[in-house]
Amino acid sequence: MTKKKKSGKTENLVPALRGHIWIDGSKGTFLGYGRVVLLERIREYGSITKAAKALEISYRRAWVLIDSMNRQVPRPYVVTSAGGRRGGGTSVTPEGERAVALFWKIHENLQQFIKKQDAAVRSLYDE
Amino acid sequence: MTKKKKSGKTENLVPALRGHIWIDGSKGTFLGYGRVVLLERIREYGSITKAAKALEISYRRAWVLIDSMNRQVPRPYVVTSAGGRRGGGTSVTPEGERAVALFWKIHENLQQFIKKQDAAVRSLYDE
DNA sequence: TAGCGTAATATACTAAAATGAATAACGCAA
DNA sequence: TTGCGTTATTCATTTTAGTATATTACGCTA
Repeated sequence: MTKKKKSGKTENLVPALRGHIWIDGSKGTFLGYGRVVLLERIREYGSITKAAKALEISYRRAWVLIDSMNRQVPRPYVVTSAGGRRGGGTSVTPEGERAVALFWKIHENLQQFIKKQDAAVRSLYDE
Repeated sequence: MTKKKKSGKTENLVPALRGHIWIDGSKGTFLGYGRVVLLERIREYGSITKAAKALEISYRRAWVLIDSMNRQVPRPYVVTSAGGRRGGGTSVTPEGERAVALFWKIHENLQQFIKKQDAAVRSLYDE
């Protein structure tokens, strides 16, 4: 994802410090990078089926991710409907959008954090 | 307002922000929480076999973790010997110790980071 | 030389996670 | 009423990570 060429900004040096963040609920993780990207695809396509295809994961996988998320959150992050004019669909709720926005914000902060700490890591490996 | 609880120290509130860090090399991850704990057990016991038992992982798993680490690092983090008075053994090199110390330092910083960011997460879920 | 406790390695098995395919329910429209 | 595209759900299969077990090499000691 952070794969840059020769521009000089985000070099892909190795070794490199990496990091992840996610949010745990009482029944396990309910929000992380994968789910957030999935939410954005659902927003884009209005459909779990199409979002799953775009991300090259199975419908079932997408559904499980969404279900485990929706069931741990006070108010659902996506709402679904089956049947109707276009067969049904799925949309992201305002609560979901807030969560997505917050996740990206923290994610961004984490990248800053890692960038800082990475200096110490790199100093381990060059003289 | 933030939720108030009855005990005082490390509350296990949910939802809770979590995070991990690790170091990637050209052939994948070579240092993370698991390997660092393993290094510490090797230091403690002087043996991969015993360290693996203490961590309740298979010898093979421990060996693979160590090997993938050692082979991506300029100078090995552990050195092994087979045969001899006590059958052989494994010890952590100064380079390994430095890496362990640095990892824990960054890990600690990450905990501080998460603690700060977690406030924003929590505010998503209480009124 | 035989015995020991270890590292190193190969192979077969196990368990968990994800996939793929099939099916039913849904609700609108023609 | 039939067709359509979606969600929801089940089940068999595949993939993958890890375990369990066995074997060999090693080097010291008795």
